[in-house]
Amino acid sequence: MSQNIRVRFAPSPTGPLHIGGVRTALYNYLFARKHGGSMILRIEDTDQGRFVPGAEAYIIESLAWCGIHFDESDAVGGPHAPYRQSDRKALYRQYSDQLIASGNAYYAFDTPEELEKLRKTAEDNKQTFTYNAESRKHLHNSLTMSKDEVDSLIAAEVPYVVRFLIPENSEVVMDDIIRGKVVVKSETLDDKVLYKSDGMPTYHLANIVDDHLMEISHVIRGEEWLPSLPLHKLLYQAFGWEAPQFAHLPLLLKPDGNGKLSKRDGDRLGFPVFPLQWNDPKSGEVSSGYRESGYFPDAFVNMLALLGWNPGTEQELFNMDELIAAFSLERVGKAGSKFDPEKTKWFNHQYLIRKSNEEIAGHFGKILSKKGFNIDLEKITRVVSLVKERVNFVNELWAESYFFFEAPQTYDDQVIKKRWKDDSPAQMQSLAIMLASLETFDTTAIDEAIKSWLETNGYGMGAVMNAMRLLLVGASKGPHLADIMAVIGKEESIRRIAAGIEKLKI
RNA sequence: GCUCCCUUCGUCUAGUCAGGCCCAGGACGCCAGGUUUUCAUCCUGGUAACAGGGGUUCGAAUCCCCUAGGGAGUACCA
Repeated sequence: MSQNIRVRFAPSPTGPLHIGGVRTALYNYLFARKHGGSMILRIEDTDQGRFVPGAEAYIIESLAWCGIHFDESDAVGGPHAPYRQSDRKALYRQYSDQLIASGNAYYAFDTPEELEKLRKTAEDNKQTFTYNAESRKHLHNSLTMSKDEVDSLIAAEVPYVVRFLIPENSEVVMDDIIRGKVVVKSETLDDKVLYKSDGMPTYHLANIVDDHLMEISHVIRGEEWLPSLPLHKLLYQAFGWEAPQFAHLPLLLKPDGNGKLSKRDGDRLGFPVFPLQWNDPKSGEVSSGYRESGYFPDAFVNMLALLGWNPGTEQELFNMDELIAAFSLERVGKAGSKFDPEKTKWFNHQYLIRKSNEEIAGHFGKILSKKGFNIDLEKITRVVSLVKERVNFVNELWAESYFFFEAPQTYDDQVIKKRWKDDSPAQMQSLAIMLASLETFDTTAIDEAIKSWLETNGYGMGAVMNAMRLLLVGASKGPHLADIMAVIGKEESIRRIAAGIEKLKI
């Protein structure tokens, strides 16, 4: 692999990119970076009927969020511009003509309605209609008509398509980096349309022409394309071009049952299937995204990278540079992977606890502001340091730390029953008086003071601390009590104790 | 239906190319115990798999064959 490595990610802007597509882009990116090659973004919008406004921008934004950037694309330009197939429309015609001239393709005048009817009839007889070596002999095409007939139909502007002529009785031998050698008999293939009656090429033609023109060295794409590989291979042969190397990635499967992960699965099962939230311009439907759900892009990317690929070591946490260094197509598995939302949360947790308290505090501060709290970063940072190990997401921080910012409004009934005894009010009263006398109010000072106070009075640590926790937090949870008190301060601590004693009387 | 691809714990996977180091290792989840003033974290332990059947071999998760199951494709969509 010493030649120039050039890979492309070639999405169709027909909707949002789901995580399977993101993974394909990621593997392309890792492969390109690993080998010092180029990553190209090509927009495959040859289907005029399926264009969805905003989809292209969504794809680019999603990938940028993941840290995947392109060396050549419509936005950044490049030596093979344009990078959008609709902008390259004029280019494909000559290649279609070339194939007709060389006898590798032919004109077909069958209307969609006629073909639909043939398919129906075949289906009724439990068969499948295919446009192939057998059936093309009886259909309306330049193989069955005289040259004059064909010319006059074209002159009369009768709509037609160009179909690829699959060679008879030959074997197509392909080599896939992930799957190895694959052999298919040509008679099982059908004469695919290369050029549509609307003047646009189909995916098959455009893809081969562009990959060749853009000097793509490796085509890394989803397994759903594997059945098209024989056609693509034949197309390269017909043009007399050297084909790139292929790698067909295993599919991402739904967590429950079988089948490939689809857009619908996410909201059905309660996890995002899209990197970013997507608001469908046509249906108005909103699909959740990883970004909006609170996932860190690096955690998301890490999770995705390990879904179908593994380094062969026991390392699980990789930043982008480490992924690039470790990645290889040879270590991509062959079988589809069921997506596991639980492990994805675990990845986010790992990233969250490894990020600095300051960084997390910055994110959490925004949530606090929205709730109307104006807290200085230093305090938030301290709170974060005390609770971040308890959560998977920044947006879960509030539930674990609200008591640092506001006094409890309710007190957990279960805890009251268990921890609030007859002598608790008096004990708490006395404890509050002791705390009020402290000059230094930091964790160590508080701990020491309480310890000696307990000893002097002969109280048990468990009973006292749990009752106090009830007053300060309102529930049986949270970090070390002295830490909480140190953060909220002496006055607030004493105030909460007094208020709690009052409220629990009733 | 036809073509192609795939098959190790519930899930992600190591091991398969170069058969013995694997009565199968790691991670997530789950369960139990420990630490702890609470909850959580954390620590320790446990649970659980070579799809089935034939062969080849002294020896097979690994090689060969068959069966079963799953998936993808089968458009003037990509």
